[in-house]
Amino acid sequence: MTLETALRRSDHRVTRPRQLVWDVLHGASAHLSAAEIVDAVHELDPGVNSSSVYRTLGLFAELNLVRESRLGETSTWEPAHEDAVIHLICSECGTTSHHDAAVVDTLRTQLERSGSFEPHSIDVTVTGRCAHCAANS
Amino acid sequence: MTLETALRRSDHRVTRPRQLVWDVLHGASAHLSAAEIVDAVHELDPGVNSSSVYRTLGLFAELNLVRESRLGETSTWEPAHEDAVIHLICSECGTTSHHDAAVVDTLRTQLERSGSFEPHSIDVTVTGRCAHCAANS
DNA sequence: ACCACTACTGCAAGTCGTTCGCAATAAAAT
DNA sequence: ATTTTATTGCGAACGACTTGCAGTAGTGGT
Repeated sequence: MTLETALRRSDHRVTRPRQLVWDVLHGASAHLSAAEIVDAVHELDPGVNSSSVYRTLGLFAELNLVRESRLGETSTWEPAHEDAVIHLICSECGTTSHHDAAVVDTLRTQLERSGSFEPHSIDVTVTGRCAHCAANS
Repeated sequence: MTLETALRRSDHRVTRPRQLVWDVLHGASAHLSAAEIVDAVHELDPGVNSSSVYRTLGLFAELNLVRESRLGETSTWEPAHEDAVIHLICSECGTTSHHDAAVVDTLRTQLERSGSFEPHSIDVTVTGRCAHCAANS
């Protein structure tokens, strides 16, 4: 889906800050912190104010265009994705990566069957050491 | 383990703020936010400064006496526990509860075998609706 | 029980990331 | 083009947490 259709559908205007934030998020390989997004946007256009970036992230989150994860020290943002996903955070180099795992679905089913809790979103965060850092030590 | 032995062992002093924070954490049923801990401590002794509470939480975390979880909007604190545990956050009433599940161990084993990531801590957060709120609606 | 040492505290000021109010600007409907 | 009003940039405000510092109070030695 393009940004334009997503915004138009929800009766919002397509503006420069919103386009830039969208581009930055989709151009990034990893999760980005708010500060990183602000910096990246400023590299494309220093004239965009950081409060607009914050407002944009808030709007995108409301529209489910992005996903905010409060994982490590700071919260990070990434384009929305439906899939059950496990976040792997390397405590040495700080990068966050994804990992698919059926475990998440298993857990969801277990909880649903148990009747004690109706699961909505499931977030699995693993801290540890990535293969890259493990190799360089 | 008592607070006293834990502190003495690591060459720290047993002081009033530390005792009160410890008491509050162990007296609480749920996870507490920093602000809630400050309030609870103030109820026991209004003279304790909030910066001492923050310093104490930091120290306890270093000594692995407490565990900080960055789950929902704010980070919460609870006495340290070894067990693999799943956090269930009810988005209606806001309470956080624990849920044991073998899934966590399964995941750990899977990751270890895969060789792509050395897991350290695993955090599973489920948002949804608790049985209590589901019943009252 | 007292003293000496210094870790720890309370206080107030400072920092940092994020939000807010408002006048100016620029999407988009007519 | 013109009008409407959502959105912006700006700066001030905010809240949570941290820090520097002088005074206080644990703790180990006597």
